[in-house]
Amino acid sequence: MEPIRRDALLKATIAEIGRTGTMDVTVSQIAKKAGMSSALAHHYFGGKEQIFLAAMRHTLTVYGAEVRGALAMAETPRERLKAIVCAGFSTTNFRKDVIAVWLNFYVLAQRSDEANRLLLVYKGRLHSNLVHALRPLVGDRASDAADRIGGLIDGIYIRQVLGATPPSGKDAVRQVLTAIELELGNIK
Amino acid sequence: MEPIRRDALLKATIAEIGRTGTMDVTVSQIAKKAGMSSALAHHYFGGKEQIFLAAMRHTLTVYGAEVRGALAMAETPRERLKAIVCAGFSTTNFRKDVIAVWLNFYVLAQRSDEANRLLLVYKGRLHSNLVHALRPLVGDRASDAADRIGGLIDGIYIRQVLGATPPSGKDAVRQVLTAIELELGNIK
DNA sequence: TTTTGTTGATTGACGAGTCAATAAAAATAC
DNA sequence: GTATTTTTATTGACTCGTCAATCAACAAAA
Repeated sequence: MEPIRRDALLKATIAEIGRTGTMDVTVSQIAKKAGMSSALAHHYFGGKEQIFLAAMRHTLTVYGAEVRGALAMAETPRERLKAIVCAGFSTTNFRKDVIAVWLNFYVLAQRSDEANRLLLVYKGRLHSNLVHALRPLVGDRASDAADRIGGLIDGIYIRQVLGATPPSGKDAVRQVLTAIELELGNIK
Repeated sequence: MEPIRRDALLKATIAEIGRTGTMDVTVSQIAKKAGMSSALAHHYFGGKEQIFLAAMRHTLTVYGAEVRGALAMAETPRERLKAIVCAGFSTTNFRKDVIAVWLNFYVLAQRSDEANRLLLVYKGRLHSNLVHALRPLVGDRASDAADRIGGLIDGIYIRQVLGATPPSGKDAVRQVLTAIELELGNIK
């Protein structure tokens, strides 16, 4: 039972944060959504903060897996770049609720060392993936360029919480790929 | 008295959000920091949400004024671009506490129409400022380019909540200016 | 019968918002 | 220039609700 319940709680946590946009969700709300009592949620996770951290780990794991999957298919540096970008803006990751979760994790990261650590791991992996793909194309400029691309990805991603229109992965990907082409010196 | 107290409350709100990293600050904490009772804070603002919205308006006003000031000095499109970027990463705006405030405003924008509206105004102004400066340099590509530059600014800005190192405006400006040069086709 | 799963009820803390009461200042009348 | 009324400034104490966390008790496997 334990693994099933834990999983249900993580999904419910993400759904509830997505629904309300905040981490001001009660354990009861989460537990109810996951089909159990709040006492059971406490029983399995110990406390609210730990539920959030687990949800964060889960989200990062899913994202990481998707990136790795896309990278495995790629053969050239260019394809690798495209894979990284597309994975980040895929329909799994680029939805209002998932974006809300990420945004709230940034907020949590200011308070919780563990959350901060997790986001730094994400940032580091993104950076190193980008550098790996960029190096053959731009040499020493790879690291700086990776920071720009990474920043752009995060910026475009976060900006989607604004306005009413549902996020368009296509536009986002197009914009980032254009920026990459600029980095590679292939436009103008 | 009223204007003095209101002002003190806004500053205290920003300081407290910066200190804790969250909007989970009590009205009492804010009022105490501003040197008055929580009852008085309620008296002048009506409620917590309204305090937050006023603090948000204040932050955006300060930022807007700084950008306008920098733009007034600029004579060429290039200088205008630099002015916009530098204002955003100035020592007034690019500090852990102010960044925390912005981040939390993004979170609030998901729930509150008014907060959403305010952030959209910011986004719109940034975009139009950038387009205005970019048009003479890149013509029709200006709008698309402005989205990329704007996204990069927001991304680099937000990323600073991570890690322990205090934000370096210099690095941030350098990165964005480099991206702009790439947009202008002056590198490689 | 021991371990695992599960909950309703409870506790204890905390916090937003209200209110009645008091003090001080400003306006008005005499 | 003083007496008065009205407005503004201010707070401590209180209410009411909410919520995280605990626990004792019960059910169901193992």
